Amino acid sequence: MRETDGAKLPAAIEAVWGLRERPQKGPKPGLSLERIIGGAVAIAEAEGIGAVSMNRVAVDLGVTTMALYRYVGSKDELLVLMTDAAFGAPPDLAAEPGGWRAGLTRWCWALLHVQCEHSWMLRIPVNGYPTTPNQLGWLETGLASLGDTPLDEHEKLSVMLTLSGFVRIQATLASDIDDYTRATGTAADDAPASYARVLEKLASPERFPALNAVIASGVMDRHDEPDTEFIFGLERFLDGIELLVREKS
Amino acid sequence: MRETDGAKLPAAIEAVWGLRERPQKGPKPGLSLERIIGGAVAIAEAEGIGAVSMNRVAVDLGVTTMALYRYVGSKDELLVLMTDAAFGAPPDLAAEPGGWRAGLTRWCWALLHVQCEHSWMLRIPVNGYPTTPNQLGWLETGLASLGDTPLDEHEKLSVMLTLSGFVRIQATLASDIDDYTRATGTAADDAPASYARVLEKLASPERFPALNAVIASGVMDRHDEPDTEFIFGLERFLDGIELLVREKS
DNA sequence: CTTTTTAGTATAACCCACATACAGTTGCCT
DNA sequence: AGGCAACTGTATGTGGGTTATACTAAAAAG
Repeated sequence: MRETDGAKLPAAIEAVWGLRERPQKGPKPGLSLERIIGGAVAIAEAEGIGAVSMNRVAVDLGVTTMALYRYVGSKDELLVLMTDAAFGAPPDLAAEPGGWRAGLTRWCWALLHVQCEHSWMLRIPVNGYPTTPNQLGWLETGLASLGDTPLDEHEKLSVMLTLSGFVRIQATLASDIDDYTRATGTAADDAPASYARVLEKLASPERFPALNAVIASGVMDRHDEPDTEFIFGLERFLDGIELLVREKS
Repeated sequence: MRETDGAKLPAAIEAVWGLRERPQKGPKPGLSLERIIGGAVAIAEAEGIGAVSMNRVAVDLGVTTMALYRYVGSKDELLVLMTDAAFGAPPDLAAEPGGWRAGLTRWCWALLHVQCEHSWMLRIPVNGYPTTPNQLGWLETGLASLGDTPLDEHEKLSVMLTLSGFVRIQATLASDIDDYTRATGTAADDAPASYARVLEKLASPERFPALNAVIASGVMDRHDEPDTEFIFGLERFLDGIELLVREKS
């Protein structure tokens, strides 16, 4: 032992950062971390995260289950790497014109799209701080687009964490609706309406007056743009940021 | 069959709403849905959600595993009911003075506290729309505190969904930090600092300039109030709502 | 007293993550 | 050359998980 590593990271995470030297000895590996991640992601895309088991991934790659553990410390580690792979490279916001608000707006939409496209990743619980290249890449571009503002570093970080949380919640909500419609067989557009019918049965007007007012207003029966909620929440939050930016200017 | 039920709900969910008639025949039940939920919650509180298995719950109640399935359709159903039980009754906001903003602030803090107190519920994925009594109760009181505002029903609902999502994310973040410190053995206060050390090693200044600026600023090394982030995000969002409210007045 | 409905049991099928021991392969060092 | 050391993938097994199915015993209804 030469020196302490400070805080230890899982070996596979260091591997995706390219911090891992190739061992010289031993037989040539027929497998690779990339192939494992790719195989696992393929299963998740096709059949959902529930279909991803170590055994299944191994069979698809033509190896035994335990072979995977030469590259990955645990299934949880693999899930983190799958998520990172699915995120992919962040969008290049510098190329686009417009101030910080336009940049962040684009950033949020891009994040929403990625998460909706690969909605299996929303079912993977967040394990803690981000430590993988693409995740940090997204954070980086978001922070960068706040570079011109008078916000201090702490505020910038808070903005990005709150925004990414907001987007994740919205994506999860959309994905839940998707599952719900798939499970009940209702058309996707009518999901809120059929939910409204359920609520009417459960929530008595005496105990739930405000909720009943919402139902009675019919907003859940009208089909509007699916992104209305997202836009509303996003604009409110950005308005709040803009207020602070102006105060500090 | 007499009539269609419209949308079908799991039997156990109807049971907690009190929509279930008692059957007359058969032996007297020694078990009850309440006891099962209570037992499961007790395990989760003491040892985390990972310790909750059908077998474990059954053993604690002195019955066999399969006995639980007379009351609960699946483990997922039980998890939903556990969550509802942990939420408990929503706070009474009408008792407090102040406008909608004070009410929502109190609502958010209360929600944060509940979720941090029973952080195991943050590890249970949200299954879709809320359908349980306490969850709808929280939504109800939140909506009610927006009653005086000129927002339309759709906007009110959007505000509440966004807010509850925001609080959940913040609570999850706090819980993740907790797990992280427990796992690495570092003091709770130094978790962000030790994370900063990891980032310094991974994120090169060339590729991650903005991120490095944050690290270099030392904001992650200073211990500040743990709720700073929460307050910041909350105030920004509420500022955004307030702007809209004034516009519509 | 018989029939019907229900509560809890017993058993087992099937899947899962992962530990451990092993066999075969490759390069390094002497 | 030859042995050592390191490494890759395999084989097998353990202990856990959810839940289907078939059952026994109990209670009420006719």
